Amino acid sequence: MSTRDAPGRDKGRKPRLTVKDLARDLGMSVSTVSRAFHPHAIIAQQTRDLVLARAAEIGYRPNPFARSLITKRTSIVGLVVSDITNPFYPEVVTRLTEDLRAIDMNVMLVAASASGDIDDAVRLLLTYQPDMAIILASTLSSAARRECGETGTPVIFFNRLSNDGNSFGVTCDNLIGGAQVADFLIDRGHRRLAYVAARPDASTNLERRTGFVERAVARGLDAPACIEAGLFSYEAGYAAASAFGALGPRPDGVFCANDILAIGFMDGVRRELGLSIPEDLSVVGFDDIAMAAWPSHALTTVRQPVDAMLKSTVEIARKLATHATAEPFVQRIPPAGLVERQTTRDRHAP
Amino acid sequence: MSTRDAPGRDKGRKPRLTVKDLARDLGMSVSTVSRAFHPHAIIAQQTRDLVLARAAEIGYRPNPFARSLITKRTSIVGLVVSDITNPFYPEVVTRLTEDLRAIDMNVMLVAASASGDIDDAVRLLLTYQPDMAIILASTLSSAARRECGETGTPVIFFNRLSNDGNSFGVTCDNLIGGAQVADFLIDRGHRRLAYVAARPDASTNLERRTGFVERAVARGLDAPACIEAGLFSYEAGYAAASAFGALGPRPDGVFCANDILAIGFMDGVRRELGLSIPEDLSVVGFDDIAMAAWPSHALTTVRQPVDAMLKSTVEIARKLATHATAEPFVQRIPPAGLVERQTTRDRHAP
DNA sequence: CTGAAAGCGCTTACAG
DNA sequence: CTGAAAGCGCTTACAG
Repeated sequence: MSTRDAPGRDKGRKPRLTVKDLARDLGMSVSTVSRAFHPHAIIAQQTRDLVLARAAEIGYRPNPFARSLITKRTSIVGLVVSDITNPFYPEVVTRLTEDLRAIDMNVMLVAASASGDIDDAVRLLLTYQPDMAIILASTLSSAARRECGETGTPVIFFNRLSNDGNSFGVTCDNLIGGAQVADFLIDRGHRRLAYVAARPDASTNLERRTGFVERAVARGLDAPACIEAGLFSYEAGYAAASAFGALGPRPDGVFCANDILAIGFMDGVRRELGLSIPEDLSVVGFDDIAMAAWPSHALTTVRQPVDAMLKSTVEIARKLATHATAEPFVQRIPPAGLVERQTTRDRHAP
Repeated sequence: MSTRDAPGRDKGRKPRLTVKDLARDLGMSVSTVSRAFHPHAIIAQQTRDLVLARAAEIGYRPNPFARSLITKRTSIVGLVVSDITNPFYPEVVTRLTEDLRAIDMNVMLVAASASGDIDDAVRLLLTYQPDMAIILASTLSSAARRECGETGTPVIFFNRLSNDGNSFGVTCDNLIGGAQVADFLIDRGHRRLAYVAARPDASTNLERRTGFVERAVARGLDAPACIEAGLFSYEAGYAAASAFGALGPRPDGVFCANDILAIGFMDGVRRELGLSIPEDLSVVGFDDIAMAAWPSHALTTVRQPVDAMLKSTVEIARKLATHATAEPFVQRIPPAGLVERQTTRDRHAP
């Protein structure tokens, strides 16, 4: 209705307001105006209020690029995700973004799809001088790691163990998780176990496997058979079903490296082998993504302590943002429990 | 093995190399060095090669912030996603990120989870002065839209119709898609149709509905019943099943606003109502996300022309990046076909 | 084709 | 507590 603003007029970018504009408007110096935007700067409360009020009115906000040129801080945290088709990560990315924004950090996401371009992704990210990088679900090549080291960019691995001493890590205790699955299955009368493995270079995969296998052996079972699916994906799980079908005496309890792999595996087992779950075999996953609870899957699984992991990650980020230097550490958080659904059953004689 | 670099020494951020450093190193002026990094700048080829080679050696890269201070361009495109739990979007985000990087644009992702904070997300984004914003799956409030207008930030709506004349839009032709579903079901003998609606303010939802309903009526059927699920989500679909159960004569053909809604609806129908699909009713979705093809769902659905939509979006972005001004337009691309799977069947008398 | 100089928008010692 | 001035790392007319 209003004819006050004529949208579309003057297509180019309007020149943005600067400190100078605001300073002139208020009859103050740029120094004073600038100080109003810094919580720790020394300035009369009254002056600050005046400046901030007027800034809000005319829509001035400091240019973060000009600011970071001087402060050497960008307030950007780079998020590197390589496996975004695993539903576990969209959830994490969303929540991490929100939580980081709450501590005044802004997320720049680089999504690396193939394993090949993750180095490119990291290099691009470093160009923007993020204050820190958070790596989700992907091992960093030593080259990329070195570049982070050279630029002095702190790195936090989320859900992945870092194998150097220079990065932070926040991860579920996957050894415990694997052992819990073994106990769960054995307590319910399973005697022939198997593990469907994902990325062979992923610490999550390796630790879940080790925890599972060692506990099974410790409790007197044969070492579980291992099927190498190769990836954390539905397709890899589906394909693993054939290899499972070719196994000697059929295992009665299968632990898959994560949920999405388990869901693919179950579809493959049902469709390609014509078997029933849990009648013919039990299947357990890891993560407890939302999908695992859907009646169509009803997957028994180990719940990741996502809340605690996020909290810890954001806490590290906060520390890194304030004190420039901190001693790297790795934090392992126990799983949040094993959720029993319909893909497992008790196999003790009735 | 090597002892050359001592990682961990000197924890703070190392001072980054600047043009000055490189210029001194090469015995040239900063102007010349700077020009070497601009493809269109006038500089001797030999000089350029020299500079770039040396830069690569010592690891110099221009500081994009300092650069954008002058050029007024950031090479950042802001991606606003509100519905990242819909698996359709992670795929799109990944591919968009890659394609945009191929034209030298860098993606800054802001994920808005609740509908409330999308304005905050946009405001934050604008602080970083993106060269443009791409909005996925969410209506922008008029306030946010105005801010984009004020800062002169071009906006591209992906998979959503913009309702002003100032933004670009790339969308599937959802009217055609809806009509195709009606034809498909009617051709296979369905006589009582229903539509499960999602967000009432989403153009995708509205157009799919209109296309579906109008075609059904045009072909002589009663107007399809509409169930308001309210959101594009599994949970909304699941909940809609109860409303469906309360419907008068039970519809035999149901079109859900998208795949994830359809999958939730089917789980609800099976579990809460004890009905079978496709025996008791047929269900059709929209999107053709990867999950729709899984045997556990085997959903008949309309395939979005994602390739064409991405191509078109990136082309717009490319134009915006080069010519500052362009006349906004909306592009509608026909669906990429209806994929028949196991959730529909022919209901003509045998 | 190259260099000296001004300036992008901000912050921060340094005086007052 | 406030202001004038220098400078962050770059680009780009302007001379030569």
